[in-house]
Amino acid sequence: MAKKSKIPQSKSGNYWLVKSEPDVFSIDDLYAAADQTTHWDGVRNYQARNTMRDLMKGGDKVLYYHSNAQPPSVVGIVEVVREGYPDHTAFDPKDPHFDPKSKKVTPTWYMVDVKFLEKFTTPLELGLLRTVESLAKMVLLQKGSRLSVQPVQPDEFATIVSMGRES
DNA sequence: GCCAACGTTGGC
DNA sequence: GCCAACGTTGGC
Repeated sequence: MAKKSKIPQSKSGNYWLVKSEPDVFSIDDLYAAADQTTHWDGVRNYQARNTMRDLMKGGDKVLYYHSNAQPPSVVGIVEVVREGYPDHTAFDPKDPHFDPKSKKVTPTWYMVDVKFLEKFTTPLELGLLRTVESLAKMVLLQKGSRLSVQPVQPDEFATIVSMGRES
């Protein structure tokens, strides 16, 4: 059983996690997308916005989490391929994420582009992650944590990738 | 389907 | 600036 030996590294040293409902856009949808890339649009939370606009850098590695799934799980890794730029879906009155207070000259909402990197051999269920002592401080596992774009510590990232590659 | 936790809005 | 009301997230 060949294991990939290297944990993907962010050039910036920063790691992240993004949530998506698989019924809306799963990691398989990303795998099947043109260039295996998508823009991470529709985020309407200021903290997540700030992360995408100011902090996520090209080459940053990002865990992909399926929320509102059965069971909710971390399912793979994606990579930032385009840094923060205005979320155009906020400008479109016909779009469900339309926000009239976001103007093209002074956009309120930003997004990044992410590209598929790897799908784990085993989805890492939330319940399992809660049993791992070294992950206890993960933002994802904090009570009431709803942030859809969130930081991950380098050691947490490495632990999760190693777990996800086990068969 | 329920509901706790959270973020935002808006009256005062 | 306070805070009640509301809408949303997301696990269970």
